[in-house]
Amino acid sequence: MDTRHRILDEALTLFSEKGYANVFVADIAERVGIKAPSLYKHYKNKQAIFDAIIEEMNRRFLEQAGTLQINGADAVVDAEIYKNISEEQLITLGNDLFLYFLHDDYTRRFRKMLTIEQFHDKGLADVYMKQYVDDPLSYQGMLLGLMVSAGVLQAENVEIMTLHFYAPIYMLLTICDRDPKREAAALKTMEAHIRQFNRLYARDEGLIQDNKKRSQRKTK
Amino acid sequence: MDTRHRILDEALTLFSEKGYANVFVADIAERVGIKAPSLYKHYKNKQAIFDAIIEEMNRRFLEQAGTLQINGADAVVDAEIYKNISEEQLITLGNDLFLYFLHDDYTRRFRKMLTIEQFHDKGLADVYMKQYVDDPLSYQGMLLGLMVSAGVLQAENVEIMTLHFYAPIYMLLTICDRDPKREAAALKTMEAHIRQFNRLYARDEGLIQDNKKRSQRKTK
DNA sequence: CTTGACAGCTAATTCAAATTAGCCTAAAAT
DNA sequence: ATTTTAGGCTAATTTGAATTAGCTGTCAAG
Repeated sequence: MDTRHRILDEALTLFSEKGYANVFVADIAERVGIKAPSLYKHYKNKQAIFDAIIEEMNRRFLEQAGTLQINGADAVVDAEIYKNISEEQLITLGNDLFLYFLHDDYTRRFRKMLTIEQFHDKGLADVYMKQYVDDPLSYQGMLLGLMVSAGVLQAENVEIMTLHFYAPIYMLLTICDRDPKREAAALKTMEAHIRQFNRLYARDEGLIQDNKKRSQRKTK
Repeated sequence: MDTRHRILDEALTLFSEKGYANVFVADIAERVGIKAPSLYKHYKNKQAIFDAIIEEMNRRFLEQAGTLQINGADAVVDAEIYKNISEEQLITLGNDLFLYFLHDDYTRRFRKMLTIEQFHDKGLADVYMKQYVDDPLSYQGMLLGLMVSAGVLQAENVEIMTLHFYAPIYMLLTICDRDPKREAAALKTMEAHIRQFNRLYARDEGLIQDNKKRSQRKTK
């Protein structure tokens, strides 16, 4: 990794731990192994380093959206996969999502930085919301919708069902970001959450029919 | 309100919007209607203002704990109230909790400030976790536990049931903190969430018995 | 009525951190 | 072989916000 990128990397680490204003350019430089003035050979000023991080973040998010998120082609593929999903697979889905968000190094530092800096700049709050609230809800809403269509899950209100699936994951994530010691407990809770979600929404074969009729009457 | 308190009040507002480091003592002074140096007649320095806010926050939290939170006496009272709770009352419980957190002016600004400043100081992260994660989960866990005992709710794992109840509320709260325009939508979602929670966990009379037996077999 | 504490002000002062100036070396390009 | 450029350094300089000095008016207590 060249110096230019190492600066971004170390700056991101520091910003995510202490926030932009509490990080000195000398701190960043020291971590990179150079002196502060040398940073200015690579970036116009401190703000430019921050901006470059945001740009890089947007680039990665877009790239990720291309592979992970909704698009015509994937929807068809995903539909096949999730139509006949088992409880274990649902747990895997949740776990993978959780662990990706939690452990991917960039993702994690970006998220922590956004959490700290989001109130300075309305734009950052928007990025945060899109990335950690709206996009996951929309993507998982689509998957759960497919499972409902396939008769795997009950025909309850899908928006709320998705909230019931994702909100606990989101909450566990914010817990772990603040206190990594709680990670092991969070993982156990995650699994119990998904099992219970599955029990609630996908009950026994015998009940599915029954519940479907009842909830069709009730919802809307 | 005397100047000393108005300083705290305006400082809290500013810190909650922009974070400690991005607020100048001159900003605080201006809002109070005095000049920066005059602040020093009331507080030793900027940090002392921040500390006084935290102290005030802790005082209020303790006070609130005394009235709202678990204690032997209340548990008995609450048990009576929640034993025969209806869906509408459950919605009211959720709504009240949500609206209190959302609209109480101190609570809201404290929460936003903690969100921004929590990574500077491990102590603040702890306060945040206690106030917005652990205490609500513990209190609501108790209430839901009572409802399970009373046969109002199914005998599912109460810890997870509580997560299913509170995590969506927590998530909607963080949405509204970041973008108040989404408040109306969040309130609707809140209500739909609780109705669906109720449908899931407290099904029809006829089913309660049935599900109870089944889940006793399943859970641990 | 005068004294002193209180709470405000303007005008310094301080200080830390960002940034610029200007020099040096190595290696890439011509 | 020389010139240029990239990227590093040390030693200023600038900047901007926090804080201190020291003056002033008001009002309550003695």
